[in-house]
Amino acid sequence: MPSYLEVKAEILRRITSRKFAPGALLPGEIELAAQFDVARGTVNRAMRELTDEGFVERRRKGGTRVRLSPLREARFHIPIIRGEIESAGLRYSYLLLVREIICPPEDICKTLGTGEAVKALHLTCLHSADGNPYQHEDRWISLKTLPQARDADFSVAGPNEWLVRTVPYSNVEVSFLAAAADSKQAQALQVKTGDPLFCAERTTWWQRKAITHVKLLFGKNYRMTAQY
Amino acid sequence: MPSYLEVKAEILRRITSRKFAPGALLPGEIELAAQFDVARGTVNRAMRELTDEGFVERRRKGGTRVRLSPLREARFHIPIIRGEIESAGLRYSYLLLVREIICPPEDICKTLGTGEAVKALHLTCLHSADGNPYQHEDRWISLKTLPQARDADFSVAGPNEWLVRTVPYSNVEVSFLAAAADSKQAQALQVKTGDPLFCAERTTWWQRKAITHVKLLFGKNYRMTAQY
DNA sequence: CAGTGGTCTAGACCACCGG
DNA sequence: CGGTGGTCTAGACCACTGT
Repeated sequence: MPSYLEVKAEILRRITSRKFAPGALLPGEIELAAQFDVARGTVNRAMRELTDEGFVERRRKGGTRVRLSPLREARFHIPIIRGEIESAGLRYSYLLLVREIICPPEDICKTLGTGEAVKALHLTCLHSADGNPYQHEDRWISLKTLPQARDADFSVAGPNEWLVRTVPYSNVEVSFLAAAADSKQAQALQVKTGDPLFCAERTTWWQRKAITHVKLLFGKNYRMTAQY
Repeated sequence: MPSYLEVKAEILRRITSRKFAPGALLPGEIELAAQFDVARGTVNRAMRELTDEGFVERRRKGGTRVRLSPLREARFHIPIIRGEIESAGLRYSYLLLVREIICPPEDICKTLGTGEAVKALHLTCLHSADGNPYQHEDRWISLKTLPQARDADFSVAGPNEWLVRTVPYSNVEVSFLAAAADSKQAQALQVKTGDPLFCAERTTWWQRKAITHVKLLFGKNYRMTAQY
């Protein structure tokens, strides 16, 4: 095990065992380096990771303190739907329900940042696992910023795979919420109208311009889990 | 700006601008160090961060390659409910609805890892922002692993604040899902029974033993947002 | 002002693994 | 086997900030 990890693990052990109590001042890097018989740079790396992970707070001249309540964050990896299903050992299948080029409703225009009279590509798809409906996708793609989308074929593979291939690096904002299924969504996902469904909304930008907005509805009893 | 950040930004610029295309092999650390006129350690730190953030993949002898599809993850900071409300400039208030010591239902016993006949502390509370119901909390605390909880006072402040103070460092598993409000929850949150609500379930362990399980129901139209 | 952490350097050794 | 990245060191300079 690399020595910076040994230092990190030992400091963390002292924190969790309350030998370094919440709020307490830790020894300086030079002293720790002497204690562990490593270079200061090694201690620095260990402490930097502990800082990033929210266990300690550091200030020049002020020194390093154990955080009173650990600042924790959960990390969710954003799954590619196909990979998520196949890595569970299930067979992935895809169905294009709707493809049309129309003027989007007002709220979509607003997120896409286009004018009201500008047409966009609207897609509705269903992703299934072993034949069971898994995710309902309702997507808008701006033809203003991504005119190639007009000629792309979304009948075989989902728009996400095309988008990742076409625009691999982008900025994303994602929200999670609960939504009630409308009649069409309920039919596709084989649930009752009005059933609560876990929902993700994602807007993607490329070079400051919005390219797509998608609303993903997950099947019944879906839960997104993380540990920290 | 620190030079490792300059290196990182420039490499990232070359990746997003496709000068380093997906799958392409990047120059080695020694060559990059020469190009940027910095030490190899500085390049290494820049590249390590790009690796952590999912932009490139590195292998000894194999070199560094741009990932075909960027492996991205969203980070959600886990808010302390009081802080979340107060940082929005609203007045936080708390109400204890139920406090009882009973044998929990089977599924809770299972998550807490206690036997079926073992009693636990059951709390139901309501957190409000400016007087409007914001979050409904339904919590079980294992008295087997945390007997002090029996004598703690949860009438003024929520159990979360007591727990963080008492057991600051712990392992957590959190799930997000959609749930339908039952009649009591609906009444507390001032929504209709059956309305879809965003829900978080969290189980907390301390030294390998489960100490608490909580189900948090958020008010209508709540959404959890992150960028990446 | 002085002590802390943040960064940088030049050099080194080595584990890993592709050719 | 040889080249790559992973780590470590000793030393240095400096920005920030508490006292």
